Amino acid sequence: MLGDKFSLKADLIIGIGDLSNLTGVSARQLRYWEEKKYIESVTDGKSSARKYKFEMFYKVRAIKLLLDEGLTLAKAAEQAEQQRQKVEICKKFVNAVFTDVVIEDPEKVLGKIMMGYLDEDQKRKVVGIVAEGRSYIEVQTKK
DNA sequence: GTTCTAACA
DNA sequence: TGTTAGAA
Repeated sequence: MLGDKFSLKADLIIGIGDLSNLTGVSARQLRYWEEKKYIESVTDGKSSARKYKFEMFYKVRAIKLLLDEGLTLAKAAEQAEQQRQKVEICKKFVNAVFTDVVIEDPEKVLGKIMMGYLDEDQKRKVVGIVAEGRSYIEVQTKK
């Protein structure tokens, strides 16, 4: 079984038993969900035992949460996949647009996000402000 | 000991 | 879906 502590590496591979224990979803269900193409496992070719990328943990957990809310498996799986894609789009956006993140209040985890300039002469800077209770985008104009 | 598939009270 | 069975 998976140890009590483990590093959250993106390339972490876990077995069906671990995924089941981690999510509370039975191995039987995991196999069925895969058969229905709701989730997928990686096959190492050597054994027939299923292996899962750690990202699959998030998806299985998302499906289970939606299932517990009363959605059907099909609906839960569909929503979970859409959530995953939305997060994926946000990641792309953050990586592409966020030039730098400045920490202004370590205690409350507040700061500002540098998002580049509006024009070539760099007179209008776009900054994302993350303040207490409110966050917004601001254009700072330099003379 | 774990996971596999297939089948079934 | 859970739980068996026998095999890997």
